[in-house]
Amino acid sequence: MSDIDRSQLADAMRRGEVMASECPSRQILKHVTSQWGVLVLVALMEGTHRFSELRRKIGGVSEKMLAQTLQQLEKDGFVDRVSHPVVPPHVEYSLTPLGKGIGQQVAALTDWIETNLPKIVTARQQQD
Amino acid sequence: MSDIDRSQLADAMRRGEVMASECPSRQILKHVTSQWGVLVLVALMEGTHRFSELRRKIGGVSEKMLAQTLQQLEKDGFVDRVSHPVVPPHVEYSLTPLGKGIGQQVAALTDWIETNLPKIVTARQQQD
DNA sequence: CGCTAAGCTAACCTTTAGTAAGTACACACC
DNA sequence: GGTGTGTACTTACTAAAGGTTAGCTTAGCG
Repeated sequence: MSDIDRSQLADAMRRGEVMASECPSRQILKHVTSQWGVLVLVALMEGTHRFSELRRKIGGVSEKMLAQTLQQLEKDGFVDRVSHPVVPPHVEYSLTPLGKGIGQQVAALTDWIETNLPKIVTARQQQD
Repeated sequence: MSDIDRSQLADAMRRGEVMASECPSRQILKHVTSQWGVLVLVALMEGTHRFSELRRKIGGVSEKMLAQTLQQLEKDGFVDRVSHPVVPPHVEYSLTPLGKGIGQQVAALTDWIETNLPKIVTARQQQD
């Protein structure tokens, strides 16, 4: 690894630089802005949910993708998973303090889209 | 105008519901939170850019994906494209008022990630 | 005794993203 | 004057991601 590469990496550790492809923030961004990552975060902002509760709440998500997304967010330290070893299984998901922080941001995004949807739909139709 | 058209329009006039898979807000969310959509929006928050300027600014993006992303954001009414018919080609991209609105939201997200990166990296390592 | 429900995982297939190359034309260099 | 560079794309091919279906285990219900 060259000196230049090393200093770039060091920069990335201080404050992230999303425009740099090698910055770890890119992966985080990819996880939280994934199609289902956003919706999981928004759903969990309302409190603890079970797996099947999330599945019902988030329209259109498959079990595979929900499981995958939750595992990713757990690895990144945004989601806390508590499993009660009973049959049938009982697992609860909630946001960590870090998860609540980023959850606020994505909730603000989805909220903006929801409130401005009429304008967007209008603007889209005028493109035709 | 048919009854169906009228009811669709009425739906669009209300407020979006991202948790519903059939809501148009889902597609918008998918476009703006796409891997490159986020970064294009953030980059354009700093002002008008040419195609190649965006390509250089956004590390790791291919020409194909940049073109595709810009076309999508243009269709959604977030990006304004101005082409000067000269050789070599000169095309300028900027945000519409609507684009600036959503740009603020995604910029807040990326900013949060950038400032909290150290915490996230630490939390991630403690998972091992 | 079958049916449902829970929270996953594995196999498979399809859609999307990434990679490499091609396009047209002007300008600069040697 | 041939070679190389820059501009904004598009097209063909390949690799990766996402989606669909089925399966697992075992308690509780009718």
